[in-house]
Amino acid sequence: MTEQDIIGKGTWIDKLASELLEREKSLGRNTDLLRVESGLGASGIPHIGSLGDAVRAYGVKLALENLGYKSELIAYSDDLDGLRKIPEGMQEFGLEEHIAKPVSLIPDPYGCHDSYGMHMSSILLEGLDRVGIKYEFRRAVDTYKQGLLKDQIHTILQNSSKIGEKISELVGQEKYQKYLPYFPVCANCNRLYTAEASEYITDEKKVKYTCHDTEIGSKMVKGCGHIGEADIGKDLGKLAWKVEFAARWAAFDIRFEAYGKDIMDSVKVNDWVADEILGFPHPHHVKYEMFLDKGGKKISKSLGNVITAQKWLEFGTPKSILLLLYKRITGARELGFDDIPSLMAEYNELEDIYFGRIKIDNQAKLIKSKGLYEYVNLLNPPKQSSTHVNYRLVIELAKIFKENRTERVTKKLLDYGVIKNPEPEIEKLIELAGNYSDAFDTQEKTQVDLDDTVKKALKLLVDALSGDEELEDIQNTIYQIAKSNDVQPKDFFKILYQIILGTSRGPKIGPFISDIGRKQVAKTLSEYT
RNA sequence: GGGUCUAUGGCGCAGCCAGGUAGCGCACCGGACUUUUAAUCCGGUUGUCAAGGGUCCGAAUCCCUUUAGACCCGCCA
Repeated sequence: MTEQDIIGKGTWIDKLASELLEREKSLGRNTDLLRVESGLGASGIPHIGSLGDAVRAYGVKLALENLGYKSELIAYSDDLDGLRKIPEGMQEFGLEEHIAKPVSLIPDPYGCHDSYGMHMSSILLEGLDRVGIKYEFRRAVDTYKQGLLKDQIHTILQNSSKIGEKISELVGQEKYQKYLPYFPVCANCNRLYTAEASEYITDEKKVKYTCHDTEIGSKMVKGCGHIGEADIGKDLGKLAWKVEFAARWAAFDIRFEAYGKDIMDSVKVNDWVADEILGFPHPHHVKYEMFLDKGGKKISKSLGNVITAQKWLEFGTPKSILLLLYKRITGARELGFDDIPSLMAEYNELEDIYFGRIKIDNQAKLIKSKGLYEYVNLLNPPKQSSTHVNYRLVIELAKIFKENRTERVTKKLLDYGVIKNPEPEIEKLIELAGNYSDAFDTQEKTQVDLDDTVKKALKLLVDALSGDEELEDIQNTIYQIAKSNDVQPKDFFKILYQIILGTSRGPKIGPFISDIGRKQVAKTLSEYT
C-alpha cells in the first residue's frame, strides 16, 4: 500500500465510506446529504450490540464528512413492534397481558417514560449520549401516525403477491404468498400478529383483518375475533420487517445501514423490494457478526446476560467502548467485561502511537492506528496525550484498598511515580477500576500448604504485627523471623504474597504491609496459623 | 434446508477485511540478581499460520475447493 492509496484515515470505516460514495456516483444520485440509519430495538433491554449498530453508523457518517460530504445519522426506534417475550428479570411487572401489543402502547413498568418501548429506547439513547454519539431520533409510532410511509406501503401492498413469491424464492419463507406483509393493530384488543391481514382495499388504502388466535414463540396468544380495517396512513398497523426497511429507506432517503447477520435474510428481501418495487436503489450495507458471550452463546436481548452500555461504563471509559466497536467489524467475537482491561490498555497504546511515543515502521499500519485513534475520539482527538496509568495496576491497588480508596490509591500512584499530580481523570480511573475489582474480584482464600515450621513463623509474625508499637523495619522483621525459624526467606516471602495477594510475587512487602495496615494483615495471616 | 464466522508456537489470543522478514499474554525451561522483588533482566520451543490449489516479485492476509467447530436464519422482530 502506498501513500496515495490511503483513503481518509486508513481504517475500514473510511473504506466503507468510499465504497458508498463510489456506488452513489455510479447510481448518479444526488450526494448533497448522505443519510445513514441505525435501527434500535425497543422490545428488550438494549445491549452493546445494539449500541454498536448506531456507533458504527455514526463512524461512517464521520468518515463521509471527513471526505467532504454532508451526513446525518437517523436513530430509528422500532416501537410499533409487538412485545413477544417478557425480558428476563421483568417478570414481576405483570406484562403478560400486554404480549403482542405494540411496545409503544404498553405502559412503562418503571413509570419514567411514556411507554415500555420508550423506556427501552431511552436506555440505548442514553448510552449513545454518554459515548458522545450524535443522532436524529425518530420513532416508528410517529412515522406511521404521520403517514410518512403511506405511499411505500400502498405500492408494497399492491405488489404483495409478487413480493410474496420473491420472499419464498429468496429465503424460502412461504407465509407471504398467503398473507399481506402488513400487521394491523387490532382496534379492539390492541394486539399485533393476532390480526391477520387478508385483503388490501386499494381505493380506500385500507387493510381488512380478522383478529384470531396465533402462536408467538411457543405460546398461544388469544385473538378477540374482531373484524376491522386499518388505514395505512395511520399508526393502525405496520409493515412486516421483510418489507419495512425498504419502505423506510425510500421514505427517509437512507444511503447506508449496517446490519447484524441475524437479519441477513430480511435485508436481502428488503434490498430487492427497494430496488424493484419501490424504485429506490437500496442503501449500501455492511454486515457484522453478533457479539457472543464467553460461552459462545448469542447475547439475547431477553436473557439475563446482557452487557449494556451503562454496565460497561461502570468499569470502562466511553473510549473503551468506541475502541471495541471501531477497531474492527468482521469476525465473531466473544465479549465479556473482562475485555475491558485490555481495551483500556490498548487505548493508551494507540495514544502513544498517535503522539509518536511508540514508533511503528510500517507506514500503512501507522496511519491506520492513528486513524483508529481519531475515530475513537470521534475525529476530534485531544491536543496532548493524557496521563497513562495502567488500568490493571489500579485494579490491583483497588483490591487492596477498599476504604478511602481514591486517596490511598492516588497516594500509591504518586509514590510509584506513575503520576506526578492527582488529576480528576485519575480519580475517575480509580473509580472505574474500583468498580471492576469489586464486581469481579473472585479471589478466594487461596489454598496455601503450610507445614508446622512455617506456621510457627507466621504466628510470630502475626504477634509482631499485632503489637501496638510501630515496627521500624517490617521488611527486616520478616526476614529475621524466617531465618531464625529455619524457613527459607525466599519461600516465606512467597507464602506471604500468596496469602495477601494471591500471587507468588508482589511489591516490596514491608512498606506494602504498612500500606494495607499492620493489624489488617495480622488478622488475615492469623487465619492460616 | 439456507447462510455467516472461526481455524495461528503447550494453553489463550492479536495480526487478516487496504499483501511486504510471524507476534503478544500465560505456562514451562536455562542463565543473571548472595530476602529486601511494583508484576526484574537475558535467552529458549525454530511454529508446514486447518488441508489442497490459484493470483502475485511477494500470501497468515486476496480468490476457489475441502475438513472441523461455532453461531444465525427457516416464528417474530
